[in-house]
Amino acid sequence: MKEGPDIAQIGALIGDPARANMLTALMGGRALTATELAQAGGITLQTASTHLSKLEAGGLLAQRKQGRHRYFALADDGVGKLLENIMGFAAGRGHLRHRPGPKEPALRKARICYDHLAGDYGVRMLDSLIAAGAISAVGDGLSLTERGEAHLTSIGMDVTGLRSTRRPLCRSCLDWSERRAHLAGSLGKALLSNFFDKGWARRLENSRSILFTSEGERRFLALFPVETDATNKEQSRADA
Amino acid sequence: MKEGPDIAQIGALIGDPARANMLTALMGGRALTATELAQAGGITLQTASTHLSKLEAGGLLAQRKQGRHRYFALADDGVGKLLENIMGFAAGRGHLRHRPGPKEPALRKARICYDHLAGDYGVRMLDSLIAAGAISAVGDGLSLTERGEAHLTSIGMDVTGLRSTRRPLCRSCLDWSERRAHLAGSLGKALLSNFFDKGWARRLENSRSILFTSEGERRFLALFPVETDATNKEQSRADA
DNA sequence: TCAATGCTTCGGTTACGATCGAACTATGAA
DNA sequence: TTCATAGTTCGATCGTAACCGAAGCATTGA
Repeated sequence: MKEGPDIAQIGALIGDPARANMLTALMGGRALTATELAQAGGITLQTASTHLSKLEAGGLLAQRKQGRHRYFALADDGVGKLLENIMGFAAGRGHLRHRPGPKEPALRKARICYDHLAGDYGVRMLDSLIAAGAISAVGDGLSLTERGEAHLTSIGMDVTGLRSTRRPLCRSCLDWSERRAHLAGSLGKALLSNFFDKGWARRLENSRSILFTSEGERRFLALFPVETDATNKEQSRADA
Repeated sequence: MKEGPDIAQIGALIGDPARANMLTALMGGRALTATELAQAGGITLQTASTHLSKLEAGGLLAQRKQGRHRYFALADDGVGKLLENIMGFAAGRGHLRHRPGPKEPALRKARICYDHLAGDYGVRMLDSLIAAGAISAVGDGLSLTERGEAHLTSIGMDVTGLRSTRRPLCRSCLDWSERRAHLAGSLGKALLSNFFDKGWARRLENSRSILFTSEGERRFLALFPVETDATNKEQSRADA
């Protein structure tokens, strides 16, 4: 006993409902103030403050002072990855929130996962990219092919610029609602920003939902077609 | 708020020190009785019993009755994967156990991670397999090459038999002590059993440490050589 | 300087859950 | 049968941590 890293500590940090709600809210990717997080957690500002300092001390959160505001965000990519991991696991065991609520369907369709597209549309996009030979999948690993690089550059994305970042270009991220992988990494992030820039979609206030315009939706579906019957082999193997 | 899966529930399950210790003990891969787990958790049998039923209700554990014993084990591969994820994360933030203890170095050198080899030797093995072209790495994904299949078959492993299982053949697993990937999946499991079968190594009692015999160590190092200077490119990229 | 806003710290209350002793059930052995 | 071992359930205790009201800082703006 007493071997290895202390998983209890970070488990306890995530294990409190109020903190879990705050972390989930921060999965939206944008930094939030203590007041906003208190609301997200369903608690008063005082209580939220102590929670936030614990989360920060635990290395899950980073804060940035700006004027009299204090913005909190997930400390780094690794935290988002961890949370999404746990979400996928929890969803797989049926540990869903008690009341599905009216926003559930929208969340399942398209939502932001830290900084990239998730949900039905996120999974569809990756499927389509793989089917088109733009991304090759080996087990859980993804990589952009030459054809894919050419294709994305042609729709106005700066792929070479993305390559220069330290962050991996492509990463697969398990989608908790679809139980399949979607595209994360700097490419996943860039694609989503691209959709926002083009006005195809926008974020819903105070939610992780992403709302496509009818025109944006049409374009998106055209850009990432899928054959409805055949699912990608590597993809379905990764689910097992 | 109230969106998505309930991460607090499983966070809380892992967040209790006694439960975390029991789960860590079960990362050794073998099923343990309630009494053994109570000892691992540093609590009485009664307390352990309530913890175990909570863990089982939460879907983390599976139990199997055998005579008057009740054996508990991690519910499935996904639980092991989740725990190793959290361990890697915790270790990365410096959330290590307070007292390093005398067994720490042995754990870092070679240990069992659910059912495969981890630690310095685990990472070395994967590095070597990649360098030799036996396994190809794309991002986080791993796959066995034809050359690798031939090579492993030649040292007496039934690779075709492994392929027939539903479980992925190769999977990368983040090593918390080395902060690099090692080999998991059915192949990782089979390789470790192979070492045990050959008498190269054995498990230390009541610990996750793996002890190599001097002969076994010599053979292992010869079978999986590494050029000390160059590290694999994909490998180091995956760390970022 | 004063007021307003955003957040933290302090103090006291409360509730939950971890804990264990004791009693109870189940399986196996004598 | 009876005894021993393995484990669960019950009841009571106790500690910790979540919680909020109130007071205290800090920053901004007037």
